[in-house]
Amino acid sequence: MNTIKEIAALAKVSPATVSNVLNNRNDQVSSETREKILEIIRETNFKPNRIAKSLRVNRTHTIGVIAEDITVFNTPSIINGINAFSEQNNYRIILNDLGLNEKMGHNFSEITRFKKTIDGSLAALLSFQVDGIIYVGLHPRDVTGVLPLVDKPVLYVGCYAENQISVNYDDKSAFYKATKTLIDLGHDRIALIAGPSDSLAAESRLAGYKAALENQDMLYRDEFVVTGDWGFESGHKLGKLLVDSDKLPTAILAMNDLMAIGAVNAIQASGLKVPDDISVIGFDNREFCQYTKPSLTTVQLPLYEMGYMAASTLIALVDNEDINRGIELPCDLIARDSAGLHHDYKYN
Amino acid sequence: MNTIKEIAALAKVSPATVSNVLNNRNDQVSSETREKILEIIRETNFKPNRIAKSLRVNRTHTIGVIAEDITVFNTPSIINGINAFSEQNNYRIILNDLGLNEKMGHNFSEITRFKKTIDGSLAALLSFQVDGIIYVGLHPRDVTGVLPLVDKPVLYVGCYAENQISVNYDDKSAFYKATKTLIDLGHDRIALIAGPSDSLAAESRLAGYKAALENQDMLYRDEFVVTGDWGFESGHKLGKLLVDSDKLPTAILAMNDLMAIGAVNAIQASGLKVPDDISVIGFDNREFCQYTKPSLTTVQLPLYEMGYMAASTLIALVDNEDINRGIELPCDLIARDSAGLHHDYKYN
DNA sequence: CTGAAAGCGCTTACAG
DNA sequence: CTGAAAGCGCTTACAG
Repeated sequence: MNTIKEIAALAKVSPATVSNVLNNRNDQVSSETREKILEIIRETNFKPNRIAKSLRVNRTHTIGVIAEDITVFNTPSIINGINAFSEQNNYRIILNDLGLNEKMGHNFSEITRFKKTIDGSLAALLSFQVDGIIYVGLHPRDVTGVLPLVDKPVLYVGCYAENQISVNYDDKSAFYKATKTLIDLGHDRIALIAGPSDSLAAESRLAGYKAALENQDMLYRDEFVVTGDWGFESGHKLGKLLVDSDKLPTAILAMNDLMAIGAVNAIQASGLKVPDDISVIGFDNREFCQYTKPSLTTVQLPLYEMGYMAASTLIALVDNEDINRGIELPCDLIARDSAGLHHDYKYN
Repeated sequence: MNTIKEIAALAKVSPATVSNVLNNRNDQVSSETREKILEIIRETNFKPNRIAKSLRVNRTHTIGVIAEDITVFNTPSIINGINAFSEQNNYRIILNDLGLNEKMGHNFSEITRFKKTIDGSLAALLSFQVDGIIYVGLHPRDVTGVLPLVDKPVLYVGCYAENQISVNYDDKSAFYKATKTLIDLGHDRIALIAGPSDSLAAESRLAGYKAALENQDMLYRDEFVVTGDWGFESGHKLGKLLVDSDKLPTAILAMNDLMAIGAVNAIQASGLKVPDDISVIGFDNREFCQYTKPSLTTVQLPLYEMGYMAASTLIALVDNEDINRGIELPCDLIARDSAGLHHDYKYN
């Protein structure tokens, strides 16, 4: 039994009536015929064809998700959040994975080389009549121009674009929190391993760091801020540099876990201990943070929440409801073993 | 310009002719009218409605993917592979994430509690008229019964079910390879930290271990095989146990990276060195393997390939082509720093 | 409360 | 080579 027509024949009613009970238009059909039809639907295990319905009502209840790279750590949790909202609201996700990380790494300018692929993915999604599109960035940054303008709602998560709606986490307050945590632990020489300054995320995090220092009347010192490239190796190199300098920091804050763990290794290689001699705090709460020695205190990203918020905002947009165009969600600090109280050491 | 009808009107031909050029039925239309129509399509940036086409031809070019948990490490790469095949063959993925890991952890019997949700996900996918379904397991094991029987092609990746088609990696040959690698490095006391024996995967890996020993005329010794629960802590505990025993192993093979890295930590805590005193090899090639000290030699899973193979097999099935019902793909060993030549040490 | 009819945007024999 | 017509499985005013 495959169609409404067949169910209607069995129940000796019209297809319209079957459609009415399927769509819970209870005022349109007597409870008698309603029960009869429901019974037949149960017996025959009939599942209405949503494709046909979609064509008719011009709405597919489908969200197109374009992920820059699903194998990058932040993306699965974001999609998990999108999925949760979708499930609760009877939407489906049509997923397209661009696989950009392997193709271009951190060389984001390369993205123009994939413009044609991306356009193709988008066009395919649109031809499937998705109700809206969520673009999931593999790293917080400006992606203006990667997507052509379309007449369906589009929203960016984990990245942003000029004049576009986006959902992200709040870099500044997260870094404020991390810095404040170190200050509260008694640290007075807090070095920062920053990300490249062309990253707006790095800039916001730096601002959070400065704000926390300032708020505690501590001096911001240029020599305590070094810049890496987000990689493990660069964290290692910069960690060594900080440890070898004449002004040894009491704590190091890194803008991601990879650089943090690189720094931890450098500190340990120099014979110092984490956190006894130097505390370290990372950022991202990558899975490996719990398996390092010591386990890494870090900042947890609200990825699931971002995905959930993205989906709910997109659907609100589809339904022409009012929305907030620039959403920033707060991060939590995860206290583990790499950051502790500052107790004075051999240096002054 | 949104429909074939409108394009037809502009080109002063019938919708049938537009449809013919859209579907490359070149013998059906003169190159003149063909060019004219193509030109108009370009100008108007017309994208045919695939929902309408799907309804008409009773084929959506859509693969339903049910992932037990997209946040578990193996799943994104598998989906990446499914996506790659789909992209090349003009299919789309409708993704449903069950989020089971958080809900049930390793307590797989709990899965029956989610039967209703899973049935719902499947029903929704079917009502969207997917051409076939791929079920992505979060851990290799028997999932017979989680999915009800349906009349669309279904395939299992990263898990298996009775009488069902599945794509997995070859546990036995992978473990044979890992064991053989240690033997070739001169190790003669190779301990094994196994997974629970109710896991078929653990059984196959054990068989590979035994086969490699046997092949080199080495004795299999029960006291060298200990059983963990896949977790970091259990690896730590068992690593300590092995290190504290009177018959110190020269190498430890673990059935996953988490237990391997737990063992490494235990070895180091006891004052021994990896790999100088004891070599360690893991399994899975989790991302953190490159960031541990020493970096972990391990077995790489062919996840992308499994996903690609799953998608291509599923579509072959949809097209009624012959397929292989039980596919096992080989794994590669990734040599890093945790396994080295065995040079005799203080023990005999 | 119920049904006949039109139509969503395509495709596909078929006739010419 | 081209077009008229029917139909995929639904929904929705509308008439009764």
